[in-house]
Amino acid sequence: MKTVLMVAEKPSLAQSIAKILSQGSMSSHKGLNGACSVHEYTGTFAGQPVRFKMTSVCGHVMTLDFLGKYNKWDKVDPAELFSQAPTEKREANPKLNMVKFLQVEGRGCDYIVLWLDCDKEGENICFEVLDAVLPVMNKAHCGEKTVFRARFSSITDTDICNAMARLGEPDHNEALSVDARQELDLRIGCAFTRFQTKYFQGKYGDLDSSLISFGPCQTPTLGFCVERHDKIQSFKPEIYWVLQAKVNTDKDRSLLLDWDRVRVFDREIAQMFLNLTKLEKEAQVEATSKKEKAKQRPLALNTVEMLRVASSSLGMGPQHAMQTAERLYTQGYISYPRTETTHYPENFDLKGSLRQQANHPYWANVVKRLLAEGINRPRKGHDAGDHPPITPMRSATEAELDTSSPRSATTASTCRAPSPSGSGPSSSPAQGGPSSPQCVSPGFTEIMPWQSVPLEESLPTCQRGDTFPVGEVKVLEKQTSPPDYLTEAELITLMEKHGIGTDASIPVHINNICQRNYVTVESGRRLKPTNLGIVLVHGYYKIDAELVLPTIRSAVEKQLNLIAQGKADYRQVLGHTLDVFKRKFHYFVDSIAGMDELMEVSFSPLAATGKPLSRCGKCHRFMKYIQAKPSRLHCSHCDETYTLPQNGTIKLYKELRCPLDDFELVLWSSGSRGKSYPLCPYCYNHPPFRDMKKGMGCNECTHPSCQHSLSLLGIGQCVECESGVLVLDPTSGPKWKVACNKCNVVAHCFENAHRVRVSADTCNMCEAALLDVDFNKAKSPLPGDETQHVGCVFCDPVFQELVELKHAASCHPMHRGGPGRRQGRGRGRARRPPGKPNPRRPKDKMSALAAYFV
DNA sequence: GCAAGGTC
Repeated sequence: MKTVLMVAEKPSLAQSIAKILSQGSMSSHKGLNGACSVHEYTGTFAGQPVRFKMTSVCGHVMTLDFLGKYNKWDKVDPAELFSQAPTEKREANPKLNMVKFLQVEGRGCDYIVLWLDCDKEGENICFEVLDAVLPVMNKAHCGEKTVFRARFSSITDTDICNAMARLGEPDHNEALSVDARQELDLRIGCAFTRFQTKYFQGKYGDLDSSLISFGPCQTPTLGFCVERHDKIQSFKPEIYWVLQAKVNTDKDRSLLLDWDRVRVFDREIAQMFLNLTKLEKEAQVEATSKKEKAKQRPLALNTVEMLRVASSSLGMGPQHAMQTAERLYTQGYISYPRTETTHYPENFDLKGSLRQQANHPYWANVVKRLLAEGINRPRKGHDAGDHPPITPMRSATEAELDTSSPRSATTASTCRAPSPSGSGPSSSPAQGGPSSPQCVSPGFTEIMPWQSVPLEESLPTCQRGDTFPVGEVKVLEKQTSPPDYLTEAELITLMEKHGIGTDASIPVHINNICQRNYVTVESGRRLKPTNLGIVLVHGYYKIDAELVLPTIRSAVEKQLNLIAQGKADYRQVLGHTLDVFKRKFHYFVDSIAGMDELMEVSFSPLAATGKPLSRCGKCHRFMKYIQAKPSRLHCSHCDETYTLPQNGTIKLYKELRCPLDDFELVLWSSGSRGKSYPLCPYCYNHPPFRDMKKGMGCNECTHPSCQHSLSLLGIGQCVECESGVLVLDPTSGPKWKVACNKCNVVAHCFENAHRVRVSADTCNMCEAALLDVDFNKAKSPLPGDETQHVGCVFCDPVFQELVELKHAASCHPMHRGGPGRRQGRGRGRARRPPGKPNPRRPKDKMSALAAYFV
């Protein structure tokens, strides 16, 4: 029997499509990467009985990147990234082993049906899948067609079955347009980012961002925030005047009347109107009218709207909202949270979804009534052909959900319930006329009370000709007020409107401009640009406004669409657009002084920032420690900058010096519970030995005789990771630590020992270096009256009590127990298949060192 | 250390 391989874009879709096509009779198993499943069933294809294998990828299989040295910032001029730098397609997520997985599943298959999402990205993934799978599939006989594309517009039985009955071919042009997009984004983004970062970080010490990035999506996103900031800054309040009259409607009740001119900006005119009305004793009703206010029930929820509501109503950032939604999805509370669709398919089981909520403590009554009285069809929304709108799948109470996200879940259910869209008459909540300011029908606001129409002050019954005595008439002087900073919800709307990012990437772009310290999130989730953000955007405006305008994306996309439609040649469009941006880049580089002038106003030069910390080995003057990101040392005399490890604290290390270059050592520490090691600022940036790399501290230094080096403080191979060595932290006493110089393993040992040294001798059993430990007489935990002991941290029975190797201990031979006992009990350790020996048997110190530098 | 786009 022949086999048909079918591939969807994500595991959830593979499952639902297989379920539909197999009519529920499929057998499923997990694939080798643990993320994707394979669903198998039999059926007919092209008139013959076949076995179907339905599986999926996880989004893109491949990603684009530069080759070799073009990834090294200091080896290549960013300008070269526009044309010379070669690119390659690499596996997007090596951990998923997607190519291998596809090949295992595709080997020996006769046909392939591509069920990737029906958009340009999906079309591109089709070819990524084909590249992986075609070489291992059976060869077609005499020109028989073996590659098919299923095109579907929704995940419903009819649509999926129709797609299967009318298979087409993948569209190469659409895929090419994505290839072009990837290459443009990569080359342009990286060139500008590297140039800006290097230029400004080399000049200023307080930018406080480790990356001055640029991108066709993130930069316009920042642009929106700064545009609002500029409006606020340039706002000039205007004084205006309002005529206000009060009439007495009853003995002790009065009514404020609104002025039909609303306001005037001329004081004398206001005064004139005041004079005209001031003498009137009575006000007469000229006409009455009655208006009903209605609020339309919401559309079914898609991702972007969910993000907006999460930000504006729940105060959750888009990234956090997506994470929460994904968790609710995997826990079965809501349907797939990534969708552009706001329209329920005709055959969607609205009542079934509603029934799930029939016992919910908050809205059970409303739901039961709807079920009994019948529901309205939801409003007609947009069907993007991806997934149904985000819908609650089962009832959830706050208590049931993770305590960290009770509100999100509650509202997820509330907002997304089909009940609101199905309930109430078409003009749901209504406001009565003057005499009856009541809500005629709450409609959907019954379960979304925060959406309800606010009730206005009650008005007295009146009709034309009625008169009321005038209480008071006056002119109020007021001022126009500036707009506020952009809310996240407003920003999402702007991005969507200008086609910046997609539902999935909008949260990423917003997150980016926060993390790069271009904007901060203020109360009410308003985005306030930082000085850095403002200067960048103003600089782009000055040099080349197109770099920050929202049209930068749409203009390129227009070109790309020509490729997709087959109206333009891929190479030509790519070449032309790259050329345009290459020119822009060169102009930007030539004009960078324009942006720099703005930088100078807000930031301080390297030489004027930071505080003196350690001495330069060249001029023996103090270098300044710049704490702002990226933290580094700067010698203003030599005009040199030395980068330091990030995310930790830096201190002077007892004024000790590196024997190689005379630089004073500094001590990096990740915190009291973490690890610390000394490093030489010069060696850290310019590795002294061939077997060392940039970014290595003394705990990785192979200097044969320096007292701080790995050679002297190393004990033996790390018990957790492949390549690391456990090194004594000489500064850690009296709570001594031994830490791996590669991974995060830290062993706490010999508490209160007043001295711990690494001995030149090694252990007879495991060949690790022995430790020589000295205790004070009063505090010694050693047997008898001993205060000193030399032994192996792994094997010595006396030390066993004094060393807390934690999870590290479980895989050392001394602590592992007999054969057959389960291994790797520690946190995070995968169980090894039986019979396969532990590959990480600790080696003796010298061979550990040798292995380390291979 | 870069982009943006998929998705886990």
